[in-house]
Amino acid sequence: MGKVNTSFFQKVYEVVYQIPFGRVSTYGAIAHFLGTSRGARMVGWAMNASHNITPQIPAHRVVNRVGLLSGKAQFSSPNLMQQLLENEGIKIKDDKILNFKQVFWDPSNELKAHNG
DNA sequence: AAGCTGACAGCAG
DNA sequence: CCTGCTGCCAGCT
Repeated sequence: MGKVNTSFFQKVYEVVYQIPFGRVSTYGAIAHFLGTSRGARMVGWAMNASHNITPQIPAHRVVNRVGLLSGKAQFSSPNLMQQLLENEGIKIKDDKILNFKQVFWDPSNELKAHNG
């Protein structure tokens, strides 16, 4: 209970919310975009608390640097994350995105001086 | 107040 | 290529 969204958390949610359909980003890429290159863990921590904020953000579009669905266990169902991603045309094998380089969406490259 | 935890990432061996 | 250690910062106990 209490404060569920800090300035940093809100920043993370803003970026994650901008991830387009059929694309994914990484904790490190988001952290780097926010200016905290080593704050990847904080992005993951923000994701952990994302279920407390509205509107619900596409947390399933955030994976680790190798395209592994490291946060799948935190979803309502252990296969929900993969299900959502596959529903967006993303191919997954053994909890890892196959066409990761193709669907990777880097906020530092897409939102550079173009954030509303 | 002090220590532990965590949906990560980079470097060394 | 894989395994292990370290850094990072906010939240929780």
